[in-house]
Amino acid sequence: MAKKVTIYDIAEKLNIAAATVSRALNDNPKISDATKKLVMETAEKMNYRQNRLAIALKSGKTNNVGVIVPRVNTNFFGSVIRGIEDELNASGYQVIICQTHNDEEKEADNVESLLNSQVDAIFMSTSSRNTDTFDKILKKKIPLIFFDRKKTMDNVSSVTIDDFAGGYIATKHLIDQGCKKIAHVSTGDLNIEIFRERFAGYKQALYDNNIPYSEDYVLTTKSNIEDGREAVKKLFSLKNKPDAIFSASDFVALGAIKELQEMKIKVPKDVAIVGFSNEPFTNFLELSISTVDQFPLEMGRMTARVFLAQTDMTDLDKIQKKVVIEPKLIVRKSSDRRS
Amino acid sequence: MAKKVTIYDIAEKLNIAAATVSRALNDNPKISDATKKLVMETAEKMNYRQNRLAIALKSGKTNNVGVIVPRVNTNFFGSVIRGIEDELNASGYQVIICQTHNDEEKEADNVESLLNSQVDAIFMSTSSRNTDTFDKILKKKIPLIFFDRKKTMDNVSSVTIDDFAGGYIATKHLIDQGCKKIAHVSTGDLNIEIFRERFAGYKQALYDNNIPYSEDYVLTTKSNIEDGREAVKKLFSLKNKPDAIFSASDFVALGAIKELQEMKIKVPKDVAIVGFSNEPFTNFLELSISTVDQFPLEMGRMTARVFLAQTDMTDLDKIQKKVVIEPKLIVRKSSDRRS
DNA sequence: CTGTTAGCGCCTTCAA
DNA sequence: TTGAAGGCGCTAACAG
Repeated sequence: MAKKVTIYDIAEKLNIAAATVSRALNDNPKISDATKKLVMETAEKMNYRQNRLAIALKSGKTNNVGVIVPRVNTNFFGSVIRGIEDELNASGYQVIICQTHNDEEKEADNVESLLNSQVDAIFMSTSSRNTDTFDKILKKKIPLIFFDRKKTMDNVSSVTIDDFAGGYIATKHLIDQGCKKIAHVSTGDLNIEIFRERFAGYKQALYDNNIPYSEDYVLTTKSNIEDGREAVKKLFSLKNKPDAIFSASDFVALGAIKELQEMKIKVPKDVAIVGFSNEPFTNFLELSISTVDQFPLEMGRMTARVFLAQTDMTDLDKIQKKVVIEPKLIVRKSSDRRS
Repeated sequence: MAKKVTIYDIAEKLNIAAATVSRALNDNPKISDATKKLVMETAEKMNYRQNRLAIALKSGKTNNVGVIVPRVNTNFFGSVIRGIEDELNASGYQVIICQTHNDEEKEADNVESLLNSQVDAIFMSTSSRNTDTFDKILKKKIPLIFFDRKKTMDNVSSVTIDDFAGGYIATKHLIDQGCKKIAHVSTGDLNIEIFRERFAGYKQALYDNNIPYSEDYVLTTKSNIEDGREAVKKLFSLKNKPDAIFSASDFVALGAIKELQEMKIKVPKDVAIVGFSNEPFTNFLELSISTVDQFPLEMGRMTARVFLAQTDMTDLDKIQKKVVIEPKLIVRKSSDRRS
């Protein structure tokens, strides 16, 4: 290990006090320009570098923020993280990444570890059902902000899209295309709020348009292509086959389309499809997929901004903020019957 | 801020010395089981949490590793990061993410910031041409490990794929398909080693198979769909039009295919295409794209392992490791003329 | 304007 | 087996 040069080394060399060096380095107004300049130069010359650890220990503020997501290598979470990093980095914060792999225990471990690291805040898209872990964070008075997969809690800010609206506009669009028998394939757990809300939006759209709701048309799967194929197999073994599918996942939508095509069922003529997330690939396909954009970059930036805003406030002003981004329906070939 | 409970609080409550508490907490063998148990319980009860900052300041080891990439929201880098995180997290490290946006200055800033944070190592896929920044890291005796976009330097380990081989097998495959006039579209800067090597592999394959090399067939673009289209426009305005394209980017390959299709040129019959990276979408398309897999998850894991291995060694053993992962050609429809 | 002192939370000698 | 003291690098309060 290279011997670290500290302010004491500089002080010694210059025959002044360490505190003076510290002040000079921090551009304290009470230091003469002469000493300031001298200190700066010597620091440079000696290859001095401030130790953020010491500052953090002293100040109780690390300028680190922990971000917990299921996985980092998906377009959605990657983009959210990018948004967070872009915004926070500009304010001198660094971002520590943790993955849960959708495992509650792993999530708890991550929280524990981040708290030990004294992060100034934790942003997360949770995979947990119980709230014990969140309580731990709040008990430490560390700001907790949910994005996307939130948990409705007091004193906790969140940044999400309006998933209910997302489900609603997707379903409404299918209805407008003339579909009457609309299936819904949800992903993950209906215990997770966002999926429940998309589902609720779907139901509401049916209700508002006098279309009967049928449990047979609702499936729950994982978010991948193979499960999309399976879902279609199940749905099309029903006596009363659907004429549209609203999927809460673009991957499931893709699998569904592939399976339908193999079954010689025409998309969108016989069955119209809408996915969710606006994954880039949905737009690359010859039969491009209609979907709902969640604005992940924006979501990340917003999450960071909510935190920064909170930080600037006095305790009294620290009210929870529930930021809701309006999702956007993107109509593409898989559901467009006009042409 | 919730008053932090420290080992002193525990010591006070138990009427013992803080040092004893510290030892008990760290399972020091010289502490009686009775006190150990007592301390553990009280710590639990008081909701004590060890402060990693203090430990880091004392020990000079933060257990944080900085990772610098151009962007986090791409499949490739997202997957590398996931690999790194998976592996390091298991060893008690946390990962700090920084993005450069392909900006050298930003990269330098990130390095500076990570060094101030006293990270135990820096992993990066560099966007820089000069090596000043790297020297700073090495001067601090902080392990620096490159992945993917490396810079050949002494005392620096790297984990990459064999980009030369990647270029070679892609080109060789096209030759085997009967192509004689193979264009190469490179992305980014040929100053970046990996692109230069893919290009070199391409040339070598031509040479080994007695196919004349022509500068007209080599273009440099950015890695996106639109530039892929442009590249095709340029290549097909030549008198002597190519019958194959090896692209160093899947996105460029996609753009190329789309443009060719609009020009009524058949892929792969008239023009065979091979991309690079095995982005997920290449496999989703009706006309799936042949490509070269870079095993990003593996790359991330390897990078982490190289670091962990180095850490376990004595100084004398700390030799640089150049890990090279063999890339894999994946033949899909865009270049498969057998069918 | 500058120096002295103390302390952030922990661990690690050195003593007992 | 346990306690006391010092220090990691820095800043802030208190003196001059």
